[in-house]
Amino acid sequence: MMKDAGAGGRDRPGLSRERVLRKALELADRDGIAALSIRSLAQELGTKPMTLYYYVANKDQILDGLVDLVFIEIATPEAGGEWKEQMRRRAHSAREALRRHPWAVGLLESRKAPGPATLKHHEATLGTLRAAGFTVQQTARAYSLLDSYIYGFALQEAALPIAGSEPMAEVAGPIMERFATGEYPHMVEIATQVVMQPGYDYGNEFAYGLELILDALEPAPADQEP
Amino acid sequence: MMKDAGAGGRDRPGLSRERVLRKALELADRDGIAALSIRSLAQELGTKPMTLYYYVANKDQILDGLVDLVFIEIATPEAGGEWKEQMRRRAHSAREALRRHPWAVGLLESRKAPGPATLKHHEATLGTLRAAGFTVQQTARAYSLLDSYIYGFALQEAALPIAGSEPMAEVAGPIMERFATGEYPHMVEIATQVVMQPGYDYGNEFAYGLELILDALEPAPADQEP
DNA sequence: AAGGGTATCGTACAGTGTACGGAGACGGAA
DNA sequence: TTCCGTCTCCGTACACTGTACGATACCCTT
Repeated sequence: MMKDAGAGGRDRPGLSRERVLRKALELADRDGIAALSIRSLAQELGTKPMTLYYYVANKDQILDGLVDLVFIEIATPEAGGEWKEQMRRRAHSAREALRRHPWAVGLLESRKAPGPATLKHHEATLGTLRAAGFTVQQTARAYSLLDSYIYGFALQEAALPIAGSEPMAEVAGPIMERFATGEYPHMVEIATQVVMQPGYDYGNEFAYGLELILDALEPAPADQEP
Repeated sequence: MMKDAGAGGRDRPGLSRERVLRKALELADRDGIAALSIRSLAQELGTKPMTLYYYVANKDQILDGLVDLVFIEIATPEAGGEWKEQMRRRAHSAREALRRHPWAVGLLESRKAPGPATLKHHEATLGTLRAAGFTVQQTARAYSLLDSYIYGFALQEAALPIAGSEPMAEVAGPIMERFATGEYPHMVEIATQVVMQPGYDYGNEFAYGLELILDALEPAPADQEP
């Protein structure tokens, strides 16, 4: 059997691995990664479950593909420009991508097969650092440090129930009741004086840590201990 | 029916929520978090699946409990000592705990109900920073920065297939074949000159970034822009 | 006409979390 | 004693998951 254009699904000018992954991305963003099943994905594509396995070996490959799609969205640094500015751009871009797709952070832990976009992104970043005068060792360390911060921040951001409008306030509220007993004074302090302030957005704190790290990183000599 | 001591399971002097969570931790460490199912957990405890639901509302609560168990393992800083030393201890302790339980990092993203140990740990850390002279704002930022780095590093460590003995080398090898074409020169450079070196252990890089961050953090004045 | 590649799908199976309700053992109250 | 709750444990059943296996239909080449 072969139902090409316009048989089952409405606008389906031929399935493809690309289309499957794109729809998976859309579904993950809309309903969360937990709701992304082969069956729901197939239905959304106007197909039957087993059809997807023609384009994808298994669900793990879909998840791998999702992570790679997210990496596509991250600005690639160039070897030419000011390295700090390049790293800044990359970091902010990465954080924004991971905030658009919070589930991607949790996925990173279990992925073992980096996709082409991921590899290209890493390669470009390493290249920028090397071109700026970092030694191989320094590059590895700087990269590890920057990426750790980016991923870690994204992880914490993802762990906060974001919902739609008010980022905080309704999150801290219910928890607060539990320990109105004064058991956690410092957390209450932070919550009331920082987090629950009207215009507060945790995402803005990202720049603080990033600049602190960038200020401390320098290519040339530095670490004498190899 | 009530089978108390020594009926079905061998050494089972009465089930308890604590025992359930402990066994879940053991199973997650041994077989991975994906293999932790209600059924397998029940069997390991010498019980039947539905019995667990007397001690736990649902599987999500088990996962919450697991995360809290991990936090118990992290050294709690004290408000008295040198704050940098306290934070250093805490950071290393956290990294080690997350390396012992790599699945915990991926779990963090989806947890919304922090357990008592988690809360106590956060409270103690905040208290140490405040006692060292950090303002509320500075405390929030420093905490965010340190935790982001810790979690991010742990995430990257978890993403590397650790296996048993040799941490690297067999990881980079198979991937390397794919791009022996010279498409990713900088990654090859890093891999050959750093990662695949005999005594290399990525975990040691943790201290580098941590010290860099600790050196740049200082309580008193600093940021004039509120 | 025969064969092979491309694409789609039906059926079935083992496994998952858990809702629902029942059953035995215990304590105390009547 | 009888009765009633509470505690602990579990059997059954249901909807859902990923996917192995094989069938089917179409097109293109030989």
